[in-house]
Amino acid sequence: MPSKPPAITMDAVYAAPGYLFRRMQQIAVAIFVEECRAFDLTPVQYAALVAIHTHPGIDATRLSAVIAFDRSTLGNVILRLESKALIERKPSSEDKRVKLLHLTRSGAAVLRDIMPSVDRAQARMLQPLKPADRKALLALLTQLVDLNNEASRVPLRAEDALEHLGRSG
Amino acid sequence: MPSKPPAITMDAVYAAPGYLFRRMQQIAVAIFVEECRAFDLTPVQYAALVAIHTHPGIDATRLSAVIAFDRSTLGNVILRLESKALIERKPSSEDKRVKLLHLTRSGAAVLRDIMPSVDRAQARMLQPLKPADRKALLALLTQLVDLNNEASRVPLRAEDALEHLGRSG
DNA sequence: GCCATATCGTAAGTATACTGTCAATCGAGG
DNA sequence: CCTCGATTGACAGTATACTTACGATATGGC
Repeated sequence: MPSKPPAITMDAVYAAPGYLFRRMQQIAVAIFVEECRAFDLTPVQYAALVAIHTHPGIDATRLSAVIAFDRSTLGNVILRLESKALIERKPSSEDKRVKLLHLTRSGAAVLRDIMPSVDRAQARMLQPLKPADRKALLALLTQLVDLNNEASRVPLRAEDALEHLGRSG
Repeated sequence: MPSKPPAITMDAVYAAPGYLFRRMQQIAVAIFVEECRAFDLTPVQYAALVAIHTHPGIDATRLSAVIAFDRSTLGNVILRLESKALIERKPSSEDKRVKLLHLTRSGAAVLRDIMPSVDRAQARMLQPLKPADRKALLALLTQLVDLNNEASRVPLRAEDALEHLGRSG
């Protein structure tokens, strides 16, 4: 006799990895925004600032690879950071297509000052778990993200992978 | 002497839970969309369909609590599902503010047919891990999402919590 | 029956996140 | 030198995801 299809229940949704990842991401953003409210920076904007700080004179395309965010999305992020005067865009003298990104003095100050709030936010996300479980979850997640890198629409290409493409900025 | 502040590096970003949650969510969505391309359904739209299937005649506000999605966001999701003729909205005879949600015949068929693709997508997300690690990650994540429920902007209020509010649909 | 309060759907505004496409520009081969 | 293919930034379009607000409606206290 034919096996009957499994019942469609919410429990199946609640237990699905994709659903849990989504919920956790929403929680993480909520916590980040709450802790960093005073700085008016979103998680993505913060990551972009760090990357520009680490790679002064990087261009938008490379920045998108370094933080694994979509290039089009990043365009708007850069626009907002620029309108808040946290970064500057200067045309490259070597390649007229490229606009090089640098932190402004104000951007560097914000980045320096926001660090404690960011650390507090990151800690709060894992707070409910026992310390050993936090380590275990982080290790598994790091592993999984790395192994799934190519499944992402915008795979991470860390600094190393970009060096051979480097143009002097 | 004063301790100097830790260097600001991308490695700190890459290791931050918030960054990993975001990356994993992006990967999960990419895999879901790829596996379910034939059905033209996003993860959120799928979750909404399941919830409406499980709770025929639910209203938008309650639906948002059952799947823990923002009410305003859900408004647009419902609009798209309706324009694809997967669900119907009917005014309640008891409360003129409320519009009750039901699957159409077509919506029920899509939900039935998409299940294998959804299962494949969910499996693919964890595929790179060893089976024991998959279980461990899911368990930790389930625990963390549950314990952080109230930190979310839209905490999950599962079916049970809604029953005492129930109005006959 | 009236009024303060709450709820429902909806909308405007902001911010990711992705798909395409396009013009300008660059680099390489012939 | 010139054309071809690739790259860069920009834009339009779709879909979450959240905030605040507002009108219509319900409800509880009186």
